[in-house]
Amino acid sequence: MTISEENYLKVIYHLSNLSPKGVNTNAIAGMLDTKASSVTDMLKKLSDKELVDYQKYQGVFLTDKGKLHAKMIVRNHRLWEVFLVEKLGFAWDEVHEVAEELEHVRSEKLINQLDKFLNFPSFDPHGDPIPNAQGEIPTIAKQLLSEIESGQTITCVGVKDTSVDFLKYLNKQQISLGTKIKILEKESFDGTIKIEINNIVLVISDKIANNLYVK
Amino acid sequence: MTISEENYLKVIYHLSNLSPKGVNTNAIAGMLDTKASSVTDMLKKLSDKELVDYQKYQGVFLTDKGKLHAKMIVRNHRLWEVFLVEKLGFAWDEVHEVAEELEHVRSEKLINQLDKFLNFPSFDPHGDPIPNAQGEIPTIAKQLLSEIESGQTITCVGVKDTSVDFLKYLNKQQISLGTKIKILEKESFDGTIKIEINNIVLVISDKIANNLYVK
DNA sequence: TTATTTTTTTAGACAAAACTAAAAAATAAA
DNA sequence: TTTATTTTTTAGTTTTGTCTAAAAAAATAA
Repeated sequence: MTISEENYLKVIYHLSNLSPKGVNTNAIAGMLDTKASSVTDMLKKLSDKELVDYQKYQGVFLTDKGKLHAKMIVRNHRLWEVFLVEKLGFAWDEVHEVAEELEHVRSEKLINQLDKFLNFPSFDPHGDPIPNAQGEIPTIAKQLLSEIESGQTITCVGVKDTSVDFLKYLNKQQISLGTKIKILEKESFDGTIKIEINNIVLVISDKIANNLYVK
Repeated sequence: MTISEENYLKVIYHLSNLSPKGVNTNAIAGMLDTKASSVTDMLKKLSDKELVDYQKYQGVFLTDKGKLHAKMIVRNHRLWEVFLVEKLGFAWDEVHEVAEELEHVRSEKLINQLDKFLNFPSFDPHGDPIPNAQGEIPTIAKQLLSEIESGQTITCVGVKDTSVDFLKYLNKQQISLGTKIKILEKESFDGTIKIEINNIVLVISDKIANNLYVK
């Protein structure tokens, strides 16, 4: 299994979680910053290895084997992210790129010992669940901040958008995992929400509210 | 810089420490388990990038730039080995293969934070020196066990041969870094040496004595 | 339903890093 | 010093993953 093949599996895995239909060639190309023709080539290869079910023009599905492999890469990625933040003092907006490389280091013992060293964490620094060694994924009841009624006080448990720009915005507003947020007022006209954090009142846009998971 | 290029630099670095002359094509091919013709191709590429001085049939030398890069890869490799042993509970005969992959993860911050996390170690689990962020290499006065006179008591500080077989042999004899060894008797005929470790007397061959560093 | 646009696939090409086989240079032996 | 051997290089392929350009299929619009 090459790094390139692993990256395709991972992207197909993430995209197939968004919709139950087959994953489009173009969508994969967009995520991997490559051309549709390259994707077609790779889908044939992954299909030969029985990692995906692929029929031309019909989109692609992961097989059980492909899905398990994809989950193991996600597991590696998220465990390394925890390591970088908890042990090496990285900020949550600095870990993704490095974890993209670390996730491809092939050693069962390495990843399982790392898991143990980190005390078997269930969630990564962005609140995303970490598959265990069997590929089982912990669940958590969470909602988007935009779905919460005003008057309630909730806790930030994750981010939907994990881009550096969004994470840096949250840093600036002192919002991180565990931050308590009180919903003061929702403006129905444009979806902005007035909230209170650590006795500071601020107004956030609908875009922000649609990318913050709370509980 | 590709992983393949880095592996060539590393091998040239190690081989050029063995002799001051240019490194042979065949020697590189042997270390990388590849063919001489492949090595010639790569030397041209590394030469174009000014990482090595190469004139055909004359062997190859690292440039200052190439040498610094090689040292950084060795630094990565040895720091990861320390991490695997100290933090993840790997044995010293289990770390090499995994470190071969980890050494190529590209992030200055990662490696410098790892260095700090490990308390800036000077030597790896086999007693080899770890270059610092500037490429400076700590030195230690050490001799091969075969060079020590009988009657002396010394301490094991490193291994010359880091193969799994040799390390497992040492495990069996309860020899590790820090082990105190008393030289009881040297047999000049075949080079075997009678030693005492933790009140246990054993005889080791000249091959063993020529691969153990002591102080 | 036919025409147009978008998506996907095919065909052919390229760069990286390896290979094999043969030629050339360097080294060792007679 | 000539011959033989070893080492190194060259020339030409192969594989992997990518690309462009063109063809085919599917989706959308008229």
